[in-house]
Amino acid sequence: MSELRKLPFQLTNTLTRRKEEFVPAAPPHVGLYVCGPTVYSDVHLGNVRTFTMFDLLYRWLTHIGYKVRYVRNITDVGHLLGDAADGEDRISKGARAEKLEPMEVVQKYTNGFHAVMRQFNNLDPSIEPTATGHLIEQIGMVERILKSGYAYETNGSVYFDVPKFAAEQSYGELSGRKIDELLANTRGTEGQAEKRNPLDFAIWKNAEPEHLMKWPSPWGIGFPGWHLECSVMSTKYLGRTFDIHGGGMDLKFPHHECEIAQSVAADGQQPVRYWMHTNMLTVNGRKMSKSEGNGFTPEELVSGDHKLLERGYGPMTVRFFMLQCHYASTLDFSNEALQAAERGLERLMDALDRLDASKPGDRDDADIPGLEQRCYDAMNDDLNSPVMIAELFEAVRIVNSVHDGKQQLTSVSLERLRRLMRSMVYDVLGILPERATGDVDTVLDGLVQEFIRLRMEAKAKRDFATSDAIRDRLIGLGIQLKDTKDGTTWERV
RNA sequence: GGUCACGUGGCCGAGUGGCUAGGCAGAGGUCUGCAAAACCUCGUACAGCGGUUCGACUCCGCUCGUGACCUCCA
Repeated sequence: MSELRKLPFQLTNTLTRRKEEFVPAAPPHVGLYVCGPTVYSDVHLGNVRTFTMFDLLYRWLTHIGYKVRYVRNITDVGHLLGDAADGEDRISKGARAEKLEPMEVVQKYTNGFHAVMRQFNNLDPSIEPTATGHLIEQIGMVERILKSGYAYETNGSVYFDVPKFAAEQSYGELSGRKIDELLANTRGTEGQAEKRNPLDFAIWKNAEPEHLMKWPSPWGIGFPGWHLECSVMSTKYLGRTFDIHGGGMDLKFPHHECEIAQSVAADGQQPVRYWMHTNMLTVNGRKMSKSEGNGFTPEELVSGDHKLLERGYGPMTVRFFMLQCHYASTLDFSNEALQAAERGLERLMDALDRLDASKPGDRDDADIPGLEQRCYDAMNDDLNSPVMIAELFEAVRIVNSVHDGKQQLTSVSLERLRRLMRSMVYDVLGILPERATGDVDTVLDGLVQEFIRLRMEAKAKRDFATSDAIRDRLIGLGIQLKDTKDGTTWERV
């Protein structure tokens, strides 16, 4: 679009550990793959953070003119549990516990996941493939890996031969692991007798009779291994080498490392051009995780019904809070921080409303093009939303000064500022106005206006007892009056 | 134990070899009949100890602290 948007977008590639200029393989098209959730339980806030950060990436790439195909999978075959010998995966375990069909478990939590994504205003991906929908392709990939010689079959299971692969190709580059250290450092091999080496991982697993989710394959009845689905689905929809692959930091090893190995073994090429990893959400300095039990669900966050929460917070407050932190930093969750975000967001949204009511002047007291440039620079610099938001608060100050009549902007600048703020807040950050100002009841507005008139009359008679009583009673009903030079406005609080 | 990060003012969080991040909270002021809102001003913060440098919060080393990964997790 404008010349601003042609600025190079810099992205930290976690494969090279450097900030690099992002150049898609086939502009203007961009292929983006993000590891989605395993749908065997409710999503927690850490997941929401990761997906919100990739939503920001998706929105930004789209905003600067790329045509993005955004693929985010649903893992509906559970990854194997730690003890591979029991042959039971997470989905099956969830099904057993709740006495449900496995696909019923999958459907339930997929629905929940979608509801949460909508609640936090994350855009839908272009394709949301499921592992169970790609069994044939997964079997095909296992066959290709076997053919290349980097896998072996034992008792109906197929394992990836990590030491052999590491000896002939490179392994561990993404996560910075060295094969010798890994070999020296592996834990007990109890229950892993089928593997030649503890580092080997299953790409196809033989299913025990009691295992619920299983499919026929050339190696017998079984189910696909942990890491295969992402390799298969990214290849299918984005090609053997695609632009950006993302996920949480905790997936770097072994998941993403294994994906690279699988793709190289099966198809002979590096699958991903830019790797991007988001950092963890912490609570009181500790990683929010399922096993720690310190995670709350989005539902609990909104309702405030959790021992760590003083009260509930709106989804947009939470989204804004997350966006005020760079994706590669850990973000610590606390009531105090959330409340600060809430107030800040309120001020930002107030300014956005106020901008619509601002009257143009005949000179420019503020440099709007400069502000716009800094917003684009910030976002182009590795998606630096915290700095972009800081610029937005500079815009808030300008808007309020103009509103107070202390500064002026011409109609051209006012319009440019309005476009900038709207596109940054609504389109790029994906913030929705939490209170629906658009559909305020006209009857309610009429009533409040009537009270405002009564209060003005009282004030004109210097009957402040009456005027204050009107104001205070309205506050009691959740309606805040604000006196300005141009009259009184109101809003819900 | 191995590998890798991080440690910024009351809180959350950017950033940088020398130039104000920003938000929230707090203090003072302007406006107002009062209040709310808004605007202006204010905190000389970068874990500790050394080193490099004209100059380091920013580079290097060590120490302390915290965390992540090494096993399922975004």
